[in-house]
Amino acid sequence: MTTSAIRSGSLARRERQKAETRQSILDAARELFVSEGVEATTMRAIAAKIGYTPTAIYHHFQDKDALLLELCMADFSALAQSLYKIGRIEDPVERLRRMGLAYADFALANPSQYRFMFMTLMEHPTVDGCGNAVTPPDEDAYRFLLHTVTEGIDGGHYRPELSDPHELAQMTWGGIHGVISLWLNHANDPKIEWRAPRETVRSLIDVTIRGALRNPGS
Amino acid sequence: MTTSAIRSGSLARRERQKAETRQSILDAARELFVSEGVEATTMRAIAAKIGYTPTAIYHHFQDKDALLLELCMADFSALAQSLYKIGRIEDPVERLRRMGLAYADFALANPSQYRFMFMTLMEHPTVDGCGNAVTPPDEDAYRFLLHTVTEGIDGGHYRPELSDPHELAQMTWGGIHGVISLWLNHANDPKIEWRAPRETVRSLIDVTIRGALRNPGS
DNA sequence: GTGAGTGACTTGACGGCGTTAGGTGATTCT
DNA sequence: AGAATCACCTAACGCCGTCAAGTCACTCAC
Repeated sequence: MTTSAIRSGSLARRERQKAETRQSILDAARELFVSEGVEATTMRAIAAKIGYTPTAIYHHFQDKDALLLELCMADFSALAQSLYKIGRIEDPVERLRRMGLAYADFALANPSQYRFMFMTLMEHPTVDGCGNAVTPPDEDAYRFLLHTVTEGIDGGHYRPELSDPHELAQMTWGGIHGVISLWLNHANDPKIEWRAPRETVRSLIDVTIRGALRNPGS
Repeated sequence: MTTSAIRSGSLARRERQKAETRQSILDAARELFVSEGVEATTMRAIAAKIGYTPTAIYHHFQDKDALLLELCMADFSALAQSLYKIGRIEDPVERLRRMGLAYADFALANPSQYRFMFMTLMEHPTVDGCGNAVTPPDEDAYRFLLHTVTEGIDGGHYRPELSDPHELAQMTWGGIHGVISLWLNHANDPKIEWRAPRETVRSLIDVTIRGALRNPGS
């Protein structure tokens, strides 16, 4: 980027520098947020990490919530992305199984992000600086799950009493989420012999799908 | 309480008064904690509610965490209590189903308590004022679940690959917990058509049990 | 009865938090 | 060269959890 201002106007450079600062704030915030946790990460610590004053952050983000919301939305996109990769599988039941595993893998690979995305109380709707409603793209992932479940229902794969796609989607999503969030929050509890959450999720998916199928294969 | 000191020694009365103050702190804390949330409840607010100074609380509890931990432990007992009532059912599979529903009912009837008990990061082991390890009696409920699951395994009710009681317990617990915690945290999200969590839990239990059984009944 | 002792509770403060009003100074435009 | 912009800083506000030191009603031994 040494040849940055080849022919860009000064104004463009300034905008780019501002964008770089903004990104460095996001990077520092993400790193601290991942390593220290959301609550324990202070605006002062974020600012110190990039050599700025805490108030500088407020020229780029409305407040701490807005900063974390932006990180969160990027994570929602990443999650949706990793689920879309599964989308090419033809059989909606097998696709559901793979989506569940991919979801669990994402959560276990990014536990702090996952905690912030799904394990903190979200007040909807959130509004951005201009007063516009900000809708995190979690709907993308949910709609994708809903689509997969609906295909399975329409294809007659599931038992007749499981005709509500929302209920079926929330069952599967909730089940996986529960195993993972329980483990993330209580894995340190020595009173419980925790099993590896990925294996538990895999078993839960297998059991749930078999129990939901109209004609279980085996 | 006007006839309080009928014949009790002065020392006894003082102890009783201290216990009463302590209990009033617990009551006020519980009420605020339920209505305002854990994070939003301040020591100053708790103290103001009962007409004391914030520092007075520190003569009865080590810190805010200790105060909330005590409330939490009472809730764990209440949960274990409501699960014990199910204990008389003979069939371990049916008992598991009923325990799951009772667990969900408890969580939905006491959402704030549930949030604190299972949806906040717990650092174990916690220590009390004397440096002794405090183990919340959640192990009671978990051991009860484990016992029920083990009975089902030993009785040959479940499929052979589901031979690990811990895994099976964590699957069922996690599944129910997930549906409920997801709903508690995101029910306000207008982008998702949430179904009544109790019905979703019921369906999930039915599906999970059917998928786990060696010989599904229907 | 009285003086010492106890202990529940208060006063006043500390450091840290998120956040803000107002200033500063380099950069950019005219 | 002068004016304007704006990214960033200084200093502070009102919260928070917590604590050291004091107060003072009550209890008890003599």
